[in-house]
Amino acid sequence: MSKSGRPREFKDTTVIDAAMEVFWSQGYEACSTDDLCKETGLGRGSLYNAFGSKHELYEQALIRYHQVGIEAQLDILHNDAPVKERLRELLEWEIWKNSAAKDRGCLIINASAERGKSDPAVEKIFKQHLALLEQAIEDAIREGQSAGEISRERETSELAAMFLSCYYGLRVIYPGTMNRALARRIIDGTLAAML
Amino acid sequence: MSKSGRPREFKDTTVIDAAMEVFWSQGYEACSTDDLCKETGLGRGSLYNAFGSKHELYEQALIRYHQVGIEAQLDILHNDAPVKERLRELLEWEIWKNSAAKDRGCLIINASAERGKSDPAVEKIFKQHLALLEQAIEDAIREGQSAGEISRERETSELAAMFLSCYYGLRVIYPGTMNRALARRIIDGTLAAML
DNA sequence: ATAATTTTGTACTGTTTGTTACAAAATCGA
DNA sequence: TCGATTTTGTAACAAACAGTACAAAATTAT
Repeated sequence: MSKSGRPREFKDTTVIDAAMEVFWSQGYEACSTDDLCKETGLGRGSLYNAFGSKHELYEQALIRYHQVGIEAQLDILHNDAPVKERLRELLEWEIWKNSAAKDRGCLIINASAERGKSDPAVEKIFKQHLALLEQAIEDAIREGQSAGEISRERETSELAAMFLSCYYGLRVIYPGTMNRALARRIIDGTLAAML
Repeated sequence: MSKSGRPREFKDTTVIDAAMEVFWSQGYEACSTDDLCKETGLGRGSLYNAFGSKHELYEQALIRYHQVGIEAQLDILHNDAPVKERLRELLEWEIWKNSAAKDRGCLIINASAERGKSDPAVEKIFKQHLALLEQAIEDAIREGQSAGEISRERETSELAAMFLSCYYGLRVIYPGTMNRALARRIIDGTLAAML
């Protein structure tokens, strides 16, 4: 393993996190490589040497956002609280808790809306994120049905799909309006719909 | 009223429709004024003389999309079919019927995701569109409750909020994945949730 | 006809874009 | 200490950007 050469003056993950913030706040097209240099603290030389291009850095930022986010959401869904409380916590997570997210929405959803049709990397991450979430929600709901917390008369996969869609809708509607009362109604209405 | 001068060689609405297509397919930042000239058929002179700036044309396109879209959706909700069928039709509208929309999603949602935090015009239209839709959905659900089609035990506004969120979620998830089976589950699950 | 007015097409403006070139700086193995 | 190797900062790049200037063209009113 080669070891020579001048050592890097930064940690990759900190730079990716900083870049993530920029893409999250401005979107892909609206942010310039200058913005990225300023916010990451790197010069153009370092940035291009380490990441290759604006788009590759974008991909890394999306992947990191996906990984961190999925872990947090699965943690909530794998709680030991009653299933319905876990589901409520999930709905409330990005809205009240995660102050980084609440007014800018979900980076992956934003990315899909801005570039989903033309950027295969975005499409892939969006699908992956969604599929993992759907599976975990379905598992939780099945558990809730077994425990008698959630209606047994409706199909698990249908309940999961409905909940997932409400969740994604909320993550578009709340950042778009910042209407807390509406968000409250959505959350309560969604949970009530599980019986 | 003044009437002199060389007459315009285009109809405003046709140009706005063409511009709408461009913004819809590419997003605001990703499309150039050159793209707009090409797709509308106007030269730069005409375009800037008639619309002032890229952003003003964008606003007009959003407003037009909003008006046309709201009308179509309210038409569905004011049907004479049973309420549940109207709601199903609404959910299915952009997904199966409206071939212009199905793979690129809703322009207003996309605009909100791309520019909602930094563009007051986008924010305003998003809120307006959503509020009109929410009201119409709530009215329809109340009607359904009176007719005994929809559960009377749940609050109308909560049911409406839940439905609205499912609807918006679907309009993000389907274009992002093009997964028909999942869309089917979301639609069926959402309608089943109204009892 | 001609003056007034508006639209149209084209050439042009100064910036900003993403990316590259490259020399100086900092490390390692010899 | 001396190459070898990698990172860093700066300068530069052509292309693309949104917007403007302006003269030619097309109309109406007189």
